[in-house]
Amino acid sequence: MELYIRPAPPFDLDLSAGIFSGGDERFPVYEGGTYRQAVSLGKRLALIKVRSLQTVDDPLLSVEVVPADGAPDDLDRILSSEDAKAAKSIVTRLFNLDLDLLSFYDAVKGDPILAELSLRLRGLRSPSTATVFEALIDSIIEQQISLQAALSMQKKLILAFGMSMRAGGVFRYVFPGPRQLSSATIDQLRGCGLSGRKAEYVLGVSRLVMEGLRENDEQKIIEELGKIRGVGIWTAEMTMIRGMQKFDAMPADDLGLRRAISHYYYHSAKISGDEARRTAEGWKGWRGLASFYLIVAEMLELR
DNA sequence: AGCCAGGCTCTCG
DNA sequence: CGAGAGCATGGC
Repeated sequence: MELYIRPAPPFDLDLSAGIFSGGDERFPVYEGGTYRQAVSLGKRLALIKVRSLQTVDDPLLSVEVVPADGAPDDLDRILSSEDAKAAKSIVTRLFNLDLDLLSFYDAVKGDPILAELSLRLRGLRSPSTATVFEALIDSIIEQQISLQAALSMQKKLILAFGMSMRAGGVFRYVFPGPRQLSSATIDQLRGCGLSGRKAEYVLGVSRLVMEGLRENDEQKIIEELGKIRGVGIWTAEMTMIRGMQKFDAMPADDLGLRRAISHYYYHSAKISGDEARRTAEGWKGWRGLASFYLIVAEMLELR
C-alpha cells in the first residue's frame, strides 16, 4: 500500500532523516533516500518506507506500508483504511510534518547566526519519537553517559523487550511500550547495560500511566514529570522536545547544547546552563527547535 | 589505564 | 541547605 503526504513546506527529508543513516536494518534507518522503520499501527505491526517525491519547497512524500513477510493467509496481508490512517499519522509525527517552519524562521530572523543557519538548513525538522514513553525512556538512559554508550544500551533494550516483525527478510523491532517494560526485572534491565538505579527508574516510569501529560502547559509538564523518580529538569525538557512537540522546550544544562551555543555565540568558550538560557531568550517560542538547529549545524560543521 | 561523557538520587556535614 | 559519591558503557 502506498500513501502520499504533503508536509507543510519547506521539508527536507534528506536533512531531517540524516541522523538515522548508516544503519542496522533492525532499527529505524535512512539509506539511499528511503527512511524505514517498523511501527505499530495499533492492531498490527508494519514496516513503513518513506521517500521524497518532490522538492524542499513543494514537498510530497510517498509512504509505503508493508505487512510482515509470510503472513499466514491473504487476509493478513491486506491493509485496511484504518491502517493507512494510522501510518499517515505516525509518519507525520515522526518528522513533525505539520510544524510550520516558516514561523520559526520568521521568529529567529533577527538573530544573525540562526538566520544564516535557517537558510543553510532550510527544511530541517527535529524528529519525534513514536510515543512520549519512548522519549522518556531514551532520555533516562542518556543521562550522564555519552550518546554512544546510551545508544548501545537502547539497542539492547529494544532487542530484549520490543516486538519484532519480519519484512524484507529482516527482523525489525519496535520500541517496547510501558506494558512490556513494566514486566521486566531489574536484572534483565541491568543486562541491557543500565545501572541498577536507571533500571529502577525505567521500571517506575513504566508503571505510571502517561495519560494526561500531553494537554498540559509546559511548566505543568515539568512539574508532573519532575515528580517521577529519576526524572529531573534535563530529562523533562528532553522528553518534551523529542516526544511532545514542545518546540520551546530547551535542555539548557545539556552539555552538547552548551557546546553548540558556545561554538556559535561565545567563540567556543565554556558557558553555564544559565548563560545558555540567557542566550536563548531571543528565541522565545522556539528555543528547543533553535537548539536543535545549532546542534545539527555543529555536527555538520557549518561555519 | 583512566577519565570523561546530553544527570540524578541519596547521604553527609 | 550544599557538596560529594556512585553509577554503567564506550571512546579516546
